[in-house]
Amino acid sequence: MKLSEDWRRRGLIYQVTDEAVLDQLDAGTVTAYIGFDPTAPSLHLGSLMQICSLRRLQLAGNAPIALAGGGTGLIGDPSFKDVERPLLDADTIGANVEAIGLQLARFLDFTPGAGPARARLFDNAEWLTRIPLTDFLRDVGKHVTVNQMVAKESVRVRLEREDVGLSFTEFSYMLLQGYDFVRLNLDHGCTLQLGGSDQWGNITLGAEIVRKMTGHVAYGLTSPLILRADGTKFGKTASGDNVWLDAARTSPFAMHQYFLNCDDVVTGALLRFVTFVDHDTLAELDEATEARPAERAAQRRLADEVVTLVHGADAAGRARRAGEALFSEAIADLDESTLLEAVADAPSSSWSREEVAAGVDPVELLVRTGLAASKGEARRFLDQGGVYVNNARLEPTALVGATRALHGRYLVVRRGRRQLHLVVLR
RNA sequence: GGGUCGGUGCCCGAGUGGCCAAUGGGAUCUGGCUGUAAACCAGACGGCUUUGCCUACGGGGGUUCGAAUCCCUCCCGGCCCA
Repeated sequence: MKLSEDWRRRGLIYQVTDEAVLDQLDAGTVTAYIGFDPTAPSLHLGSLMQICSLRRLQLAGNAPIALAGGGTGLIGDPSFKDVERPLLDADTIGANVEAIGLQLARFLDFTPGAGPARARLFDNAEWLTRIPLTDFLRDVGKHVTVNQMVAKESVRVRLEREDVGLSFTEFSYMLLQGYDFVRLNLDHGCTLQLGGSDQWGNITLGAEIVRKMTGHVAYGLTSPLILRADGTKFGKTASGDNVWLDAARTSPFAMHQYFLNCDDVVTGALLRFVTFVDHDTLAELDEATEARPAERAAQRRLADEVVTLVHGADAAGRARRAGEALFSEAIADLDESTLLEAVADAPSSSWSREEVAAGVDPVELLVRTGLAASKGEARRFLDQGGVYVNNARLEPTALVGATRALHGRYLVVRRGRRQLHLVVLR
C-alpha cells in the first residue's frame, strides 16, 4: 500500500500545503523533519505519534530528520498556550537534547549503512545560537510581515487575553522555526515539515520563508491532535502528568495500564496513530469494540503494541501478566515469583519483621509508603474505604500485622483503584 | 519613566476590618454503578499531637483587641502614555 494511502486511512493527514508532496512521499524521495521540544530529558506519548510518522516515512524510503529544539527551546513556543512559558537554561536544554537523541535511536534507523533513507538528528542550537542578530533580522525577518504573524490563530488567544501578554521573545518563535526549515533545506535538502495541527501556523510560515529565501518549494503536513472523551490531550494522565517513554519516569506497567484504560472512542484512532497494525486488523478490532466492548480487545492490542514498540516484547509481556495478576486473580493464590513480577514496577519499601509483627497503624502505613501525602489524607482515604491490603479492604482502626503477609513477607498495599506499594518484611 | 488596574488555595475566580482555612466553578482524589472504560450519582479536597492548635490570601514592615481585607515599601504582570 502506498504511504499516502496508508496515512489517509489512518487519519494521519489533517492539513497539507500541497497534495503534490504525497506523491513524492510515495516515491520515497522526500527528506522530512519534525521538531522535538527539549523541555524534559525524555520524550513522552505526545511525541510518539510524530516519531511513528517519521518511522513510517523512513520505512517507505524517505529520509527522516529529527530536529531537537535546543535553540528554540530557549525561547518557548507560544502556540495555543495561554500563558508565557518559563525559560529553561542552556545547560538543562543541552542535556535534554542529548537524552532525547538516545531515545529516538530506538525508533529510527540512524546507522550510516541505512542508505539515502538514513535518519539524522540535528540540534537547532547549532545555528540559532550563532547567527548574528542583524543577519537574522535582515535575512529572515525581512521576508515576514508582523501583520501575517499577528494573524496566526496560534497566537491570537494570547493577543486577546486581558491579563497576560505575549512577550516579543515568544512571538519571535515562529521566525526561528522558519529559519530552521531554511537551514535544513539548504544544508540537507529537507523539503517537508511535519507536526501536530497546533503547528500548522508555524509550519506554513516556515515553508513560506524557505520559498522566499531559497527559491525552493517547501511543504508542510499536519496530523490531527487526539483528544480524549473528556477533552484532555492524549498522552497525559488524569492528573495532567505526561506519560514518558523513559522507563525510569513511567514504568512499562504504568504505560500498559494507561492504554488498557483508554476510552473506547479514542482507542481506534490511537491504534492507527501510534502502532503499525495493518488495516484489516484495525477493522477487526473496531468491530470487536463495537460488538463486545467489555473485552477491550482493541485496548489490549494497543497496550501490547505500544509497550512492545517502546520497551520491547519482554517488558510488554511482564506488564500484561502483572495487570492480569493484580486485577483478575485472587492475589493470595499467586505463587511468589508471579506475585513479585506483578508488583515489580510498583514502589516498594523494606520494613523490619518485628515492627510489623507488633501491628502497624493504617495511617502510618499509608504515609510511610507514600500512598498518602499526609496523615490527614491517610485518614480520609481510610474513612472513605479506599485502602486495601492484599486486595482486602482495610478498616480504619485495624492494625496491620505480619500474619497478613503473603508468602510470609509481602504486603501489597493499594490505595484506590490502582496506586500500589509493596511492603517487604525483613 | 508616568498613569492606571491587578497579584487569593492545583487552576479560574468571589471576598474589601471580626461570622475566613476563606462562597462558587473546574481539576483531582475516594466510594457506588461498570468493562481495571466513558457518562452518571455520593463524599472528600492546607497541616497537626484534631472539641483545639499551626501555617496560608505576591515579599517585607506597620495600624488595630482583631487584617486576605486599611497604610507604607519592594517585587511581578496587564493596559494606556512617554
